[in-house]
Amino acid sequence: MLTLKPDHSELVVLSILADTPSYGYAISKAVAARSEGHFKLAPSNLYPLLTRLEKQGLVTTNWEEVKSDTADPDADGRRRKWYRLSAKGQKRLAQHIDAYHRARAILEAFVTPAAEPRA
Amino acid sequence: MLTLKPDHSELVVLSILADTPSYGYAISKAVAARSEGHFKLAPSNLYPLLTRLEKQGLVTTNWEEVKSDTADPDADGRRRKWYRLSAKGQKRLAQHIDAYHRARAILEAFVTPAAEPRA
DNA sequence: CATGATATATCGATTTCGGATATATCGCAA
DNA sequence: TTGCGATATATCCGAAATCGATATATCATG
Repeated sequence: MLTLKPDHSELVVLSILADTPSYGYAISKAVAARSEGHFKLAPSNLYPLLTRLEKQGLVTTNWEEVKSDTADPDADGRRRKWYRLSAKGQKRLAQHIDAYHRARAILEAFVTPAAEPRA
Repeated sequence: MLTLKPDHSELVVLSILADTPSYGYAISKAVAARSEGHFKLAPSNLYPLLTRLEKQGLVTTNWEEVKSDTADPDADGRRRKWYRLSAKGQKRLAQHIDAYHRARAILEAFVTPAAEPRA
């Protein structure tokens, strides 16, 4: 039995991370860019999702300090939490893509206005 | 801004009703049939959904007694609640189909493994 | 007479979604 | 220099959808 409502946000984030490691804010921008502005991942959706991905071992993470040109060496710069797709995450992404394709095939029967043969 | 997670159940039910008026149990069977058994609409999903559709004026309803060949004239037969797509429901269905097509177009950029031009 | 199919419906737990809010830094322009 | 928008991460909460389980009752078949 297929779930016809896959977690699109998870698919989308994993897809972004499949290209290159990234961090939250950049991910949200990449999603907006790749969808040509049609899909927006709000912080309230993105960060809990990223935490879930981390807990499930689909991504690995590490913190990085953002260096500023004029920054005082002692100053705490902004921190970025980087996310990298794990092997497990790659498998999950493949599963998402497969599930999407199958769901799409099924839904075609419902979005095509009643042109099926009268068997 | 598109919602990338359209209510597939609603689209599916409206799509079934676009063909012909029907009732709950028959709708769930029709969904299973048209999806070749891949999509199952459980009663706990279907009936609250139908109630919502009715409240929103997307469908009109009426009860019908199911006559049995051997039934005592006084016996209460099973009751069917028929649902018919309203003009408003037809518009909603068209909106769902349009939203689905647009969401599908957007998601293509995410399910295609990183083969985009390096602009 | 018992079982499975027909037929409708609610309950509660879980998950998801979206808006609002919170904190803090950096870059730029008035 | 001051304030504003962008960068950056994160939580809270209310609304909505989903799912499993349960409930009731009739009909058809063996």
